[in-house]
This record gives sequence, C-alpha cells and structure tokens, in this order.
Amino acid sequence: MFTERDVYTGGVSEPVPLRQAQKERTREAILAAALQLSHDAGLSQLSLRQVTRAAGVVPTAFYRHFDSMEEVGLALVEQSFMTLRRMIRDAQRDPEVVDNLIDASADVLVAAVKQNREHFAFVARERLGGPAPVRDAIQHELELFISELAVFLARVPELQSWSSDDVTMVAGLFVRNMVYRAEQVVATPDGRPDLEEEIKRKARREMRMIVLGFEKWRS
Amino acid sequence: MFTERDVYTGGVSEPVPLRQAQKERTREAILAAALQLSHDAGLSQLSLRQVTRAAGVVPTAFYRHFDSMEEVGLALVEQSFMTLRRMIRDAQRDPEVVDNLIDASADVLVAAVKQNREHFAFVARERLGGPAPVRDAIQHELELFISELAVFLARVPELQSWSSDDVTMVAGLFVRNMVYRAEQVVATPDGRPDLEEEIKRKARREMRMIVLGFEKWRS
DNA sequence: TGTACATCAGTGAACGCGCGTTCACTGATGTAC
DNA sequence: TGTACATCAGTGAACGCGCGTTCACTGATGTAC
Repeated sequence: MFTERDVYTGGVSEPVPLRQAQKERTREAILAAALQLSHDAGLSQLSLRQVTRAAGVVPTAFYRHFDSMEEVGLALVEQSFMTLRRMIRDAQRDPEVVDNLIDASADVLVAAVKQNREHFAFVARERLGGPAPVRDAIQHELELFISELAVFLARVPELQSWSSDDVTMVAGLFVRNMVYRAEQVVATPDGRPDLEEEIKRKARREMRMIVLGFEKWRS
Repeated sequence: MFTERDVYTGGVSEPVPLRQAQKERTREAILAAALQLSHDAGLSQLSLRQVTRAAGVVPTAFYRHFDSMEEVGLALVEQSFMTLRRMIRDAQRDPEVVDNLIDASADVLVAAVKQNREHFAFVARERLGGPAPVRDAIQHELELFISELAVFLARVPELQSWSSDDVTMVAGLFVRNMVYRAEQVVATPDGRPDLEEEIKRKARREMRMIVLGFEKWRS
C-alpha cells in the first residue's frame, strides 16, 4: 500500500498508483472544506452535504473516506497539532529563542498563528465547543504539548534547579497564555500589524511576569 | 406592565396578572431547557423543537417569547453574568477575601462554580464555540468583568501605587485563571472533593505566583 | 505489447425524518360597564 | 356582583426543505497472463 505522502518522504521515488493519489486528493479536499466551513459556525453545525458540496464531490463519496463528521474532526485535530509540533520544534532549533526565550517566543507564536490561522482557530473553537470526542482529543494533545514544552524548558540553564512540578506549571501557564493570545490573533483582521504588535507586547509582558514570579518563588 | 420579578422585588406586593406570571414561567422553562440541553452539544446545535419539547410547550409557542434561538442564547449570557456579578459582589463584602485575597478567592471560585455549574459551563462553551452574537456578548461581559475586578483590586492597600494598566493586567490574568479553572471544575464529576481541592491548590499557586511576579516587577 | 477481467472512487436516484415557520384556532384571563 | 366583549399564551395541522444514509451503477485504473 502507498499513500500520497510516499511521494514526498519515500526517498527513492516509488510509483504512486494514480487511483490512490486521487483518493488522497479528495480526502484532503474534504478536510480543507470542513476546516474552512467550520470557521463560521463550528464543526458540529456542519452537514455532510455542505462539506462534500464545497469539496466538489457527491455526498455519498464522503463514505469512501470517513464514517462520520466526527472522524473528520479528529483528523483535523491531528493536522492542527502536527502544525503546532513543527512550530515548537523549529523554535527549539532557533538560537534566538534559546537566548531570549520570552521575546522571541512571542514573535514565533504570532508568526505561527498567522501562517496557520485556520488550524489555530479550529483548536480554540472546538476545544470546548466541539463534539465530545474532538474536545477530548484536543485536551489530550494540549497536555502532551505542555509536557513537551516542559522537557524543553527543563534544559534551559536557569531552570536546572527547579522541581519538575514547577517546570510543568510554568509550561502550563505559557501554553495557556499562548492559546489565549492565539484566540486573539485569530480574531484580528488581516491588515492590522499594530494590533498584532499590541498582542505580542501583552504576551511578552505576561510571560516575563510569570518568569519573574517564579524567580521570586524560588528565592 | 408587571413581570414576575415584581413579585419578589416590588416591595409592596403588587398584584401580578396571572396571565403574565404564567408567560414568565414558560419563558423560564424555555431558558432552563435550552441551558440544560446545550450542555451536550452546544447552543448552536439545539433545535427549537427539542427545546420546546423539553419545556413542555408546543413548538409554535416559542415565538411568543423569542424570535430565534440566538435570542435565547443572549438571554442565557445575561443570566450567567448576573450570577458572576453576584459572586464578585458577595466576595468583596467578605472580610476574609479582602484579608487573604488569593486563598479565599480560590475557595469562592470553586464554590460559585459548583453552585452554578450550568451557567459557567455555558459561558466556557459558548465563549468561542457559540453563534457569533453570543460569542460577542460573552467577550464584552468578560471585559466588563475584568474592569470591575480591576476597580476592586485598585482599592487593595498594597496595590495603591500601581499604574492602572498594571492593575488591569493582573485582573486579566486572574479572570483568565478563573475561566480556566472554572472549565476544569465543570469537567469534574460531582462526588470528587479531592479533584476540586487539587484545582483550588493549583489556582492558588498560580495566583500567588502572579502576585509575586508583580511585586518583583515593581521593585 | 495486447487482451480480458477485477477493483473501487465517485455517481445519482430514492427514502424517510426532523426541522423552522405559517396560519387559523381555542379558551382561560382580563376589562368595561 | 354579573354580563358581554377583548386580549393573547398556547394549540395543532400543514408546508416545503435539507439532511444522513441505502443502493445499484459506471467507468477509469490496476492486474494477470
């Protein structure tokens, strides 16, 4: 069995059966349509017919790819967090972020949200407003994400002496601040760099204050 | 014109026309049904017929009270924030809260959420997941609420010297912490005081850390 | 390479269902005298 | 107090609509020889 992904990651270019490549393209079209349409009224408001209409296939074609809209939601959660993970991985490689954790990560956050507006909006919206299995999947991914951030933070020299509980708490506060700011960036109209700067400024201020509180906490 | 509310608040007991009292009772039944049913799948998933069925009236009776489910949502936002406002008003009168802002307000928060589970769950869910006018109303009320908390904090002796920007930022962090903890309490099963204590403990720890950060910030 | 058959992603007709909304109505409550 | 009329919250039938799902199908792609 081959998937379209094999075209890009398979190393020696394996021949991809046309049929399968086309199937993958339709699957992606359904996911993209669901992501875009859910922006207006939420995933659980979306009808199968609306989504397939926007994806350019007939309603019954849906069942070749998913059993229900809920399954579409879970696939979108996975997509969204792949984006988030790539973001944090890139940030960890960036020496500027390591040197200047707070200022740089505020920049990274705003840039990442701008580039992946729809995925961030999806996570923010469905985290509490979505169907139960989607909500649960998002909460689980966010907890994983906090743990990953905690592992990264634990390597920062200044935090070497902290307990892992404290590092996890700071990671939690950072992620919550991030989710909150992401909600704001998503709500921001496109051509307003001034509003984005304001959000970055507030995010920086709060993260700096959290770090200060922790320093005092330890002393 | 009289409303049912006059029965309780009108002082000298005005005679309330029976017809109007009954109408108010039906209106409340519709609101209560919508609040309870929206818990499963969100307000925007709710059908007029489901709600009126649960409220014990025929679908067409709905239109004697509301033009649309959206209007029901706005009425529920109003109800929910009346609850929140009462909470903060009572807390301000409580000398223990003034003396020991952080620990006591964590207790007040958990107690208030427990007593008003459905309203808190509604706000948390619909803040980002609801229909656009409901989302906007909730954001607006939350901003008002932050301002009111800032006014209260500004009177605390230790914060007298702070700039109003800084006080508002602390109020924002507190309210955000509150909303987040409220989400958690709502997700907590009823007979688990241990989990509730854990949430209170974390809320206290974070609020204390925020205050410490601010003290250091100022120095 | 060419042919005959198998696979299967996408089609299109059909279904029963719950929906929001309209409308003319009923009968208890309220008002005027 | 009693009577005749007005009001209006709630009723019940009816409508057209979009929905999810079923099913037998088609025809391009894939496979065996």
